[in-house]
Amino acid sequence: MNVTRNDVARLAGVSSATVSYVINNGPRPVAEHTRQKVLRAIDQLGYNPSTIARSLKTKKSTTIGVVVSDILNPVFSALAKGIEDVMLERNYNLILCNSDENPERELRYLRMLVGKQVDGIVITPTGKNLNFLLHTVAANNCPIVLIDRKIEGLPTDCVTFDNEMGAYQATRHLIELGHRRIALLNLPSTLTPGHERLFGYERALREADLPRDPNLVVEGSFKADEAYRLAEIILNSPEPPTALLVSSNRLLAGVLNYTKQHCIPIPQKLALVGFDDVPYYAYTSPSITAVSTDLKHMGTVIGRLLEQHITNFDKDYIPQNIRVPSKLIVRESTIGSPAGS
Amino acid sequence: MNVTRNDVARLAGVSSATVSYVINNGPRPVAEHTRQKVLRAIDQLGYNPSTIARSLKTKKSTTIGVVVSDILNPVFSALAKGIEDVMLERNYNLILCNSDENPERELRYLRMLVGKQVDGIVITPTGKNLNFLLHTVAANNCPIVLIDRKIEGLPTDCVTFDNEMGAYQATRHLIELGHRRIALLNLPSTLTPGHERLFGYERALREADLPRDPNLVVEGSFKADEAYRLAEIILNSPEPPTALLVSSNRLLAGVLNYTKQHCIPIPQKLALVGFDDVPYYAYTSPSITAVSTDLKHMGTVIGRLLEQHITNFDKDYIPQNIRVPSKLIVRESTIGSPAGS
DNA sequence: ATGAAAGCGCTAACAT
DNA sequence: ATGTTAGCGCTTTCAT
Repeated sequence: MNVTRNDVARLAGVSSATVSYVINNGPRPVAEHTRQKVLRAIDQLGYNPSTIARSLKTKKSTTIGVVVSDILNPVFSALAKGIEDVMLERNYNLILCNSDENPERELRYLRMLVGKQVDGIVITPTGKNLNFLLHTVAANNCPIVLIDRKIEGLPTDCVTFDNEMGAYQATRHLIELGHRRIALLNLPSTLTPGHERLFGYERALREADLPRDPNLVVEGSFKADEAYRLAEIILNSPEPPTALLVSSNRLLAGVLNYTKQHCIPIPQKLALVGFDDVPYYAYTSPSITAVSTDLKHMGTVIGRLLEQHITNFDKDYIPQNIRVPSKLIVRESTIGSPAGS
Repeated sequence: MNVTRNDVARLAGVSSATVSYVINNGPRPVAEHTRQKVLRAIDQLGYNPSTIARSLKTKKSTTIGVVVSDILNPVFSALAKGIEDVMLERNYNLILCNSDENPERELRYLRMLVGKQVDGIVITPTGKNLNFLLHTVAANNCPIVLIDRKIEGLPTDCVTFDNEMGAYQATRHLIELGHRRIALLNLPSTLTPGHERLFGYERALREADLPRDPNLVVEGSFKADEAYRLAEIILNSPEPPTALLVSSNRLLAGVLNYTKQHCIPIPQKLALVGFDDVPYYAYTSPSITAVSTDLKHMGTVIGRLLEQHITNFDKDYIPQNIRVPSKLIVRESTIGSPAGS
């Protein structure tokens, strides 16, 4: 920027302080006549205030950092959109970072964000870098909202899916359809979503007095190609399941690849329930029954929580745990296609 | 941040300048012994340099702004990922902004980005705010890379899909399959991608001596629900087409909804070709034939172009126009399902 | 109602 | 090889 506030002051024939008060609408009143002069000068010079200089002074950057584990996952795009919608009203920007589930990359980004003096951080934590996160909250008055994964020992807000309930509902749905052998292709159970979904699944089985067959529970990573192999293993076992619950849209992609290539009719031979309802689930053939969450709304919740936390940061703030409910959307992959294809 | 560079200097028993030279690895050499002392002090205090203060001094923010028209569109997520991968190596951050195809929102974001002194901007322009964009390039030494849409009169780099060729290939493919009545559900032809695709489509028809029936070309916006209605109109016309070329993944979503609800067999009754190859095209039933571009690579190209432009900004730089080639991926929606379903 | 000036944390030119 | 210091553009306290 070449035009500075001093240029504006000079042109308007006022002091630079007055220009500030005009721009910020305070904290000191400015005579209407003076105001007009200043505004005209700003306009004439095409002046844009330097947020950087302001931030240096105020220690606020009106920027928040969002660190997600996979920017390509539509779940995170949808959340980011929700967060952005809330933040734009307050003139905040989002710095979007993609940790790729890599703790080193995560740490690097966190350092960058702190250096940029972000006013808050939203993160799907890898689970590492706890020290840094703790230190950040304590030392920098930089509120943090965890999404998707709760981490013990971090006194921060946390917004999660109701994983246990989601898995429970999905499993019950399959049981009610008469399935006896229901498999679960799960996320790593080292992370909260993974083990919560496992719990929900097991609870539904237990309540229905169905045996818990360890061969029916398989854990994958986040990669679709791994899901392909795991689907192969599950479906070729001596006693294959008649239904499969798949714990993420990425894993489901791998499973669909497999069932498609091997012409496994869905739901006749295998009923399928997905998690992370994403748009295309609705218009594929068959369409996919899924545990669905209103992601944009969840993003809004996250944004609001963070914003509120930023504006009144308080030493004895009590971290909140918000569980966003999910509901089962029943489609053709479990109840058969009314349309055929 | 509470710990400043002065605290570090004091603890290490050196001047603050020396701390700078250690942190930045120059521009002045520092004795190894001193270096170690400084590094130890940094570590001990948990010091993080303030990027904000540095930016104020250097006029560089090591941040770029990315303004896309729809963050929920996987095309843009993929591009953003490619850009980010390039920028991370140079320690740049991405501020991601979602204009939602709204010129006012776009302008607001552009102002914010300039205020934050971003070092460069990547944008899918709405087509408005030309003055601001021009002014920004000229006045702020802030290079701009346009993506997807070329704007006349803006002397900036521009990276686009090879829309004409893509549409041409797709249309040819359908012609070779024997289709005579091929419809085009297009983006607004006021934007470059729209009219280039129209050109490609028309060229293929012309070369095959097929008549150009205006009823077969329909323009939509970007919304899936509008596409649903348009699909209805096209397919219920007196002489319905036997093949349909759909100009974006969002529009295709609407079309698939329609064909699904009305049990229109694909490709038997209607052959379908999409644009913007996105992952799910491959594993739906039927899978979708599409004009495909390597988006991550395209993101890399964009990132590199911008980065190079940032590091040697030059008054007589000649803006580059890069056209990223696309290729047709033939799947079941045009050639029939080998797998059935 | 307005002006003058200190200072935010850093970089780099000018010192030694 | 290292220290000193001006100044980036802003906000805000202290003046008037």
